[in-house]
Amino acid sequence: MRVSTVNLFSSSKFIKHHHFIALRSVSALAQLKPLSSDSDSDSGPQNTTKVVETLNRLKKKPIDALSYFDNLKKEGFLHDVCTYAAIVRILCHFRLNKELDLIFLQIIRKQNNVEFEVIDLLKALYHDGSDSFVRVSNAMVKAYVVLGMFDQVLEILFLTERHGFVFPISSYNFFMNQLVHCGKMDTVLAVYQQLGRLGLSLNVYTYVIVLKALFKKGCLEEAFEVYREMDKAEVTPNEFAYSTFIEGLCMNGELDLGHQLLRAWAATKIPLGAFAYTVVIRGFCNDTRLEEAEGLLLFMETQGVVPDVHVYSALISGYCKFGNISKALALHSEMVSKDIKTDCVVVNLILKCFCQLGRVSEAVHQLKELEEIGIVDNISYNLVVDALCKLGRVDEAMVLFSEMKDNQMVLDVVNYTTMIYGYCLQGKLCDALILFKEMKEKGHEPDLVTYKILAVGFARCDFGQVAIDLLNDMKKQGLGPYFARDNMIIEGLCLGGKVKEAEAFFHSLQEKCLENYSAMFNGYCHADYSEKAFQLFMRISKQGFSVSKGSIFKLLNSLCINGDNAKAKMLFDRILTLNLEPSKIMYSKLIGSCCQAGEMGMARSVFDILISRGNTPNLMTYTMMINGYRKVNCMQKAFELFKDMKRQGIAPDDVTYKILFNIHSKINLKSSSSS
DNA sequence: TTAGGGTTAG
Repeated sequence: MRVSTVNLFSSSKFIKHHHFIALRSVSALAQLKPLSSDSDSDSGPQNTTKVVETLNRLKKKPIDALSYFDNLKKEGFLHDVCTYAAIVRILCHFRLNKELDLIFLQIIRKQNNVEFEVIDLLKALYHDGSDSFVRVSNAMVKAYVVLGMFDQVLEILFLTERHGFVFPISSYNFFMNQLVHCGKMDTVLAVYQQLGRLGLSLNVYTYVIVLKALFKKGCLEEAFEVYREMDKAEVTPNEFAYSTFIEGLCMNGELDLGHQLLRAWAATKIPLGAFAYTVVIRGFCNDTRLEEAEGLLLFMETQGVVPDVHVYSALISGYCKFGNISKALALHSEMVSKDIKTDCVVVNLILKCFCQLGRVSEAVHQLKELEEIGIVDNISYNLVVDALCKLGRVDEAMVLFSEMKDNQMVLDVVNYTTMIYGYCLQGKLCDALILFKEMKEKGHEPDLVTYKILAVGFARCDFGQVAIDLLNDMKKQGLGPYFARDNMIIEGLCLGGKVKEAEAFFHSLQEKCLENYSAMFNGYCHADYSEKAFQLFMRISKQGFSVSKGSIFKLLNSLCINGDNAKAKMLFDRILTLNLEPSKIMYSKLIGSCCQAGEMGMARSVFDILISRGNTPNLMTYTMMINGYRKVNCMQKAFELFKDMKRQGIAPDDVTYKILFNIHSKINLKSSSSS
C-alpha cells in the first residue's frame, strides 16, 4: 500500500515513552501499596472498602452514587483505583456517558490528587465483561482526544503486552473515528498499519473509517487499495462502505465517477441507502447541475430507495443557493406530501433564501407561520433578525428578538451578537451595550465575534477608548488564546480607523509573538496604511514569517493604486521568496500598474515570472502589456506579444484592436515621414 | 465504535 504514514514505532521518542510508561505504571502501583496497607490512615483500606461498599449499595441510584463520590472528594477523601472503578461501573451500566467522560478527564488531568494511571483503572475493569469495557475504553479515548493527547492513546492501545490484555477492535475503530473528526488522517493510517501486528481481525467499521481518512486526504489510489484489502480479508462491504466510497469520489472532484458507480451498483442490486444518493445529489447541486440532481431523486425512487429529509434538504439547498425560491418551495411541498417530516434545517434554508433575495418581509411572515406550527429555532429567528438588521430595520429586528423571549426560547450568544451588530451598524452604541450587559447577566459569555463587533462599532464612532476598555475586559475574561485576544484588539481598532490606538496597544504588549505582528500588519492593510504595512511586512517576512494572503493582496493592491510600483515589485518578489504562489489577480494588478506607469522592464519581469510558473497570460494581461509597450514606443515588442497572444489561441477584443490600430498608425506615420 | 443539511464579523 502506497500510503505515506507516520510510522508509530520507528521513532526513538516512542521507545523512550515505552520505558517511561512501564516505569510510571510500576511507580503508580508502588504508590498504591502503602495506601492499602496503612489501615489507620483516613484514606486507608477500611475507608476505601467502605466507600466501595457504599457505592455498590447505591448502584441502582447512579445520581446519588455520583454525588456521594463527589462529596467525598470535596471533603478531601483521596479516591483510589478501587473507588473510581466502582463509580465507573455504575455510570457505565446506566450509560451516563457525559459523566463518564468527566471522570476520565479528571483522572487524566490528575485532578483531585489522583495517584494512579488511567491504565490501572482499565486493568481493574477489564474482567467486567466486554460490553462495559468497550464503553470504558471509549470514554478514555474520548477524554484523551478532547485534550489533544493522541500519543498517549497510541501508547495505551498499542503497548498491550504491558497490560496483559488486548483491546477489542472496536476500541481502535472508535479511536480512529475520533482522529478522523480531528483531522488527524495520518495517525489513522498509522494505526491501520499497526493493527495487523496485533493479530486482530479488522471489521467493516475499520475499513470504512480508513476509507474515510484516505478520501479526506485526497488519496484515491490508496482508497482503492484498501477496498481491495477489505475484499482480500473477506470482509463484506455494507451500505456504509459503498456510500463512503461514492462520497469519497464526489468530494475529490470525481463526481461523475461517483455517479456512475452509484448507478452501476444500483443495477447489480447492491444495497445502497438514501445517503449514497444524497452525496451525489449534493455534488450535482454544488456543480450547478440541478436537473441531474433532480433526475437522481426520481431514479432512487424507481430503485425502491425512499428519499429522506436529507435528500430533499440537499436539493432545496441547491435551488436556494441559486435563488430559485419557487422551486425550493415546490420541493418542500413535495417532500411534505410524501409524509417526510420537515425540520428546522430545511425551513431555515428557505428563510435564508428569502432574506438573500431581499424578500425579508416575506421571511418575517413565513417565520410567524412556522412559529405557529412549531418548526422554528434560534437559527430561524437569527436569520431573519440578521437580515432586518443589515437593512437597518433594527426596530423590527428587536420586535422579533423580544418575541423569542416571549416564546420562552433560550437566546444564545449568536442571537445576542446579531442584535448587537444591528445596533452597532446604526451607531446605537448604548442599545448595543445594554444588550451586551444583559447577555452577560443571563450567563451567556460573549465570544470573540461579539467583542470584535463591539470594538469595531465603538472605534468607528470615535469611542476608541471605550473599545479598548471593552477589549481589555475581554482580555481579563481569558477569552481565547492570549494572542487571539490581543489581535482582536489590534485589528478591531484598525478596522474602526483607530490606527494610532492600535499601535499604542501593539507597542504596549510586553512580549510580542508573530501573530501579533501579523495582526498589526492586517490592521495596517485594513486601514490602508500601505507604507507602514509594507515596512512591517518586509521586516517580519525576513524571518520567514508570513501573513494571510488576503492582507498581502490588499497591500499589493494599494501600493499599485498609489503607483508605488517599486515597492509593489519588492513585495511581489518577497512573496515568491516565501514560496507563496501569487494569485492570478496579483500578477495582473502589478503588471497593470507597471504598464500604466510605463515601467515596462518591471512589467516584463513579472510577466515572464507568470509564464515561467506555468501560467498562460489572459487577454487582459496581454492587452495591458501591448498597450504598455505602445506607450513607451516599443512597437516591435508590442507586435511580438500580439503574435504570441494569437499563438496561444487568445482572440483579441475591440480594446486590443484599438491599441493595435493606434500602433499601426504610428508606425505608418513614422515610415511615411521618413520616406 | 461508522454518514449527511441551516445562524453572528471582516
